[in-house]
Amino acid sequence: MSLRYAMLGLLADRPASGYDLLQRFKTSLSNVWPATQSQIYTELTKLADTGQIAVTDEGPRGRKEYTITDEGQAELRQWLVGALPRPARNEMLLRIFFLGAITPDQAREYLTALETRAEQGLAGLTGLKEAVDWEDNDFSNYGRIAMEWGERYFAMNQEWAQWALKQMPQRDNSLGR
Amino acid sequence: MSLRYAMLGLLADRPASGYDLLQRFKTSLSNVWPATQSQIYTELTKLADTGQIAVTDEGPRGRKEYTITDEGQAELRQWLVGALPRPARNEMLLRIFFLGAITPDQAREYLTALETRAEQGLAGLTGLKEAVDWEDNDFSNYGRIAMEWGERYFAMNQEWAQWALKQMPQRDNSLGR
DNA sequence: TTCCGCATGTAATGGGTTACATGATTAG
DNA sequence: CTAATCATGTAACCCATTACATGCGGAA
Repeated sequence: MSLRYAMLGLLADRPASGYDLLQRFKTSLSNVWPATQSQIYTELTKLADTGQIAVTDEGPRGRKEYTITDEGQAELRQWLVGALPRPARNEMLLRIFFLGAITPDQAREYLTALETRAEQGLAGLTGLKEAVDWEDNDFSNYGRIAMEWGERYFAMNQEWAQWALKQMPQRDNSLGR
Repeated sequence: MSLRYAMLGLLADRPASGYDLLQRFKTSLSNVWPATQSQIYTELTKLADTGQIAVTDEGPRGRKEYTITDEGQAELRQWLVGALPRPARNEMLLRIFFLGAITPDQAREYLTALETRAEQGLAGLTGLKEAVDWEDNDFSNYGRIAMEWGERYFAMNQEWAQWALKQMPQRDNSLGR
C-alpha cells in the first residue's frame, strides 16, 4: 500500500521513468522500502490511470518519463499527515521468542550473527554517509534524519545483541545436536 | 511465511486450540507478529494436512487442541538456524524521506507523534514487564531478551525523535496550509 | 432466557515476489 | 559485432486483511 506513496514521493522530488525509479529504490530506499521491477511498472500504470502522475516525455527504447500531477501531490500530502503507520512485523524478534527450541550454542550463533550484521550495517551507513553528496534541499535534509535513525538503530542492535549474549549460559560443551 | 513458524513455536511451548493461539498472538506476540483469526485457522488446517501438527484432543463447541509433531519440531528448528531474516519494510522511516512535501509545522507534528508513541510504548512495556509472571523456562528467558530489545528500541526512537525535532527549523509562523 | 465469550470456518480483495518474456541502444 | 545496460510489460502464486457466516456453552 505504501509503494504508491514511495513512488509519488520520489516523483515529487523530480520526474523519472520506471527504470529511474527502480535505481532509486535499489540505492537510497532499499533498506526502507524494497520494490521489484514488476511492482514498479504495474503501479506506474495504475497511478497514470488514476491521474496522479502523467507521462511528460518519451525517449528511446520506449522510455516514458512520468511527472507527478497536482492530484498526486495532494494524495502524497494526505498520506504524510494521516494516522501513524502501525509498526511492522519483526521476524528477527519473533525468532528470539522461540530460541528455546534449539541448543544454546545455536542460539548464541544467531545472536552473534545479529551482532555482526548490526556492526556491518553501521559501517555501511557510515560509508554511505560520506559517499552521498548532500545537497541543501528538503530531500537531502530529511534523508540525513532518516540516516541518523539507521545509525542509531544499528548501534542499538549491536549493543543489545552483546547484552543478550551475556545473558546466555556461557560455554556449552555438550556434544551432538 | 513466518506465521507458520510463529504457530509452530507457540505449539512447541504447549498444545493449544486455534482460539488459544489467537489469544497468545493478541497478547505476547501482537507487537512482533500480528495475526488474524482468519489466518490462524487457515494455517492450522494446512499444518495439520502436512503433518507438522496433529489434533490431540477435542472439546466442547468443536474445540480442537493441536500438538506439534516431530516433523513440526524439525521444521521449526530449521527455520531458527536458517539464514538471517532480511529487515522488513519501514513505513515510519519511508515517510521521513518525503516530509519535504508538507509544511515544516506538519513535519514537526509527525515527529512529535513519533516521540509520543515511543514514550508510551516504553511505558507500556515497563508495565507489561511487571504484569507478566516470569517463570524459569526458555520461553520466559527468551521473552525477557525480546522485551529488552523493545525497551531499547522505544528509548532509541524517543531520543532520535527529540534529536530530529532539534534539527528542524524552529517556529514557523507562516499562515495557510 | 439472554448475553457474552468460546470456537470455527470461508470468500473476496489487494499487495508482494518470482519468473517469464521481449526488445532497443550504446559503448567497446 | 557483441555484450551490457536501458527499458517495459505480463502471469502465477502466496500471504495478509477484511468481511461474512455460523453456532455452542455457561453464567447471570
